[in-house]
Amino acid sequence: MSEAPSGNEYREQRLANLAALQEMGYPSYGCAFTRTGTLAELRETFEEGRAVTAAARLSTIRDMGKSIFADLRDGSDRFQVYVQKKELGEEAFKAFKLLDLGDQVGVEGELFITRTGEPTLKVAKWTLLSKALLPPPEKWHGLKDVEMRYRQRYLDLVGNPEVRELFNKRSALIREIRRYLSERDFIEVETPMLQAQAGGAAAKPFVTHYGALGSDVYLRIAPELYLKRLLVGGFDKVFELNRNFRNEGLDRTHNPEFTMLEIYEAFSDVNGMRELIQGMIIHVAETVFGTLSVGEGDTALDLTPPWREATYHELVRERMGADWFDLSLDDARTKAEAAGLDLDPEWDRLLVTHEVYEKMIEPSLQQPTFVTRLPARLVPLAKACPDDSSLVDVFELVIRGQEVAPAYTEMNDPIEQRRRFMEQAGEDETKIDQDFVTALEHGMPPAGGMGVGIDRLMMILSGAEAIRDVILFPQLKQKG
RNA sequence: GGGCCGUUAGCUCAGUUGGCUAGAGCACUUGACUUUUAAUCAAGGGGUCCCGGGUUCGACCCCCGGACGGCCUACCA
Repeated sequence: MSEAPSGNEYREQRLANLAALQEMGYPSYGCAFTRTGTLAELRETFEEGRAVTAAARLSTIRDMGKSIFADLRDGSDRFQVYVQKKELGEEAFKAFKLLDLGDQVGVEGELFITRTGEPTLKVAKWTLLSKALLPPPEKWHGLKDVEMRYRQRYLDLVGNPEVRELFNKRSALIREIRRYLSERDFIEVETPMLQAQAGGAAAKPFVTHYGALGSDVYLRIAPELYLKRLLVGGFDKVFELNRNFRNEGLDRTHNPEFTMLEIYEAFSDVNGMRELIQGMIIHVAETVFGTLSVGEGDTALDLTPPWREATYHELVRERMGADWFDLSLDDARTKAEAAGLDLDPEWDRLLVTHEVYEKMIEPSLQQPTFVTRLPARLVPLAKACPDDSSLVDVFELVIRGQEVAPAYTEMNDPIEQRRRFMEQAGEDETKIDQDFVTALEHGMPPAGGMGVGIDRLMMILSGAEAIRDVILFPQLKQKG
């Protein structure tokens, strides 16, 4: 959007109006202006005859010759102002007519109620705070063009109040999460985003170069390994709420940078995490969205506790038959393919089962479900179940078919952790974060840990269909 | 990465089996109007029909290539 907007008739006209205003002694870009309050506050505290000031953007103008009605709009509300020639005088009235839709103005005057019952500010004095050289989006339909909504989000916010409302809620959601955690004595910490090794998850990282050290560094894909170092250091209830970066596909539920909440609590475990996440989601649903139900009809979501809990094996058997885990690889493969799955010939028994889970089970879990006891090989940073070393003591919270929060009883045995890393790295020791293993060797307390995808949580609670609708500036291809 | 669809005025959208000067509403300009609220009434201006090439007497429309976007799919601890 860098092309010069010259030749635009609207811009030319507005520049002419600006020049005319300047000639009449009106500065075109004002400075600080003291408001009685936002437009919403003005409406809430309305009192006929009260003298007030207000500042906002002009959103509609109804010019009736010797008097003008106009609507101001800010992020909070809309409020009508009334401008009369005999009240303002010839000069100021004439100058007011040089204002355009989208201009930021400051006004001063008394409140009154019009014949039709509309609370209104009668303007005694006005000042231009900022001249808009380009016109706002269409006043009735708003801005629809999806690409422009994302690329020029400010226009989306100006033209579509419901979009602003959604992002107000996102801000409130993040605030309530922080409140919820700090009330429970968790402290918020910041750990490196530039890492020598991108650990804590399996995803392609973004690589960048650090000139001063002459070495490549990675943007983090997860903060996990640093937060666990803090457990070793004696911080026993920590969380980090910030961006992760993953160099992978872009679709309805993936953005390369996304907001992740990670929480670790020493001397707790996966059960502690379950209590915490259920309480936290209910808290934000109630305080921010005012309800525990989202949407209507077949896809309606009910967050009323307790939430369903089912083991990975139970869910797979439920879907594929009670004998699924007794089948040979070939029989399982045949059955899965018959169910419509496309399987990689390299996959072993466990991966075939996992494909069934990811493609056929997870997407079908609409209501909140804690899926527990996952195969150990899939989760190298979690501790084994006490009664079965092939399974790990974890859950994945799935809502509306999306994984919202994985939680573990964290692995704190350095010898076992090193063995699992080796298994995953295929003996390539350079891929292993040795300092992290060293930290474990200094003794990490038993702990529960959890990650929560904030964008996805926001999608679920707001009913948004696309992650781009809950991220202010989502990633798009560059034009050109 | 693959498939399908879309891109027309500043914005929201019509439209043409390939044919005269490409339309509407909002917005803009001019005029009227001192209680309107999507103000109203009258007149007017405004277009690289996404870009490039091709077919044709003639292309916004058909064909080929490209850009960007959307949906699906693939990838994805």
